[in-house]
Amino acid sequence: MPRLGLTTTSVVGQGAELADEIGFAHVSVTTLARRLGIRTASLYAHVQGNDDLRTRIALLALQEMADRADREVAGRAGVDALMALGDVYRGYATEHPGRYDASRLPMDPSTAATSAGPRHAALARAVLRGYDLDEAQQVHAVRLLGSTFHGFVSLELAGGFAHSNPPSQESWAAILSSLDLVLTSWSTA
Amino acid sequence: MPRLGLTTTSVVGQGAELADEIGFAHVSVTTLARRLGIRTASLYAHVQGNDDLRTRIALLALQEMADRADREVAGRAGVDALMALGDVYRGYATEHPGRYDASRLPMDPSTAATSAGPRHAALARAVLRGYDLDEAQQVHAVRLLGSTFHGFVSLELAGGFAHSNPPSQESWAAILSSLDLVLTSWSTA
DNA sequence: TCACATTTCCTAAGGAGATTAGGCAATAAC
DNA sequence: GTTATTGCCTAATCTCCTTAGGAAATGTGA
Repeated sequence: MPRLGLTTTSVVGQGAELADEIGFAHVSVTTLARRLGIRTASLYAHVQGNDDLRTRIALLALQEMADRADREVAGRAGVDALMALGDVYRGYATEHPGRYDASRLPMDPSTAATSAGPRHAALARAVLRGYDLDEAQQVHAVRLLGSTFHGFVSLELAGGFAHSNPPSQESWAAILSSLDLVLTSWSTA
Repeated sequence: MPRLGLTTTSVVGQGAELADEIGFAHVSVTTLARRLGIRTASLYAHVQGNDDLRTRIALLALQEMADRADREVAGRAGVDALMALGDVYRGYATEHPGRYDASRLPMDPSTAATSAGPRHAALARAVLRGYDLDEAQQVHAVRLLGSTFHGFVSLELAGGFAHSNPPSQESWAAILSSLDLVLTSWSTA
């Protein structure tokens, strides 16, 4: 019996690919083992179980998104940075729908604290540096960005805008412009 | 053995209550049967199975939200109607977190078409009547409302804003005002 | 009131997924 | 080349989902 040389990293990576192919909801130790051509029990050498596997995929997705956002937001400011950040989330969700779903998995606080979650919050605050907001408004603005980005992307991913005109890209552009308008008006208020 | 006189309606209603108590993710024929004090197999006389049960809970939640929104939006216009609609979704999610989660369950198109989903779209368009938008902008605006409401509510429900100051209520008020500002600016553009 | 049809909930059984325990063979170390 | 490690295996248990068929409670007609 030939060995595949699996590691926790490679197993989680294959799990992420599987999520993009069949949907995160259908990812489990059984479906992943089937895809890898090994027995379900063999996976327990690399992950602690079903929950551990799914949590690790979620952590991977959060990290990949944060990495991408770091690259895209760097060197941009104001509305350019805002659009870049939004496009990262939307683009990642389009390219990796299963991974994006995974990233929304609720985690216990200790796990969430060690995830890339705080990096995302920092990214949002970095974008807001281009707008002149005081401390109190900044928290609201971070929440506004999170709500709007996540709301649009998850509705689009769930097919809420499918098969209806105009294409969702136009709505996305309109929404990004609206966010810019709101943030600009807050700074002058 | 005493009979409980269960019906499909009562079973689904109890399922919705159970969802609010233990989370929609944990609702199944087994957990519901345990709560009702009957055997799992007995539920199959009232629902077709696990998926059918969960779908029916989702349909119930969509309908309850639409009913509530109808009542609250009636007789209001402009920013009052906008806030009323938003508060319906947020309030329903707070009171019935399990049901709200259920309402986000992806359904096949034929089921979705017979759900209260279209009523929600009509409600959003009704609110937008208070703003002077042309046809093309109206679609974008419907999507903006859906994205923002759902995005904020689901982040709040997932605990994204928990334990951080200022309280999420303040952010919610700020976001509703921002929506009003955006819609007003679109109508004058 | 009584026979009978219907309905409600039951027991029994099979199948699939999650998990643990322990074995054997392929790799790595010396 | 012998030995230790480790990767993947089989086997077994538990829980959940689902179907099939039975028994008792309810409703219906005389």
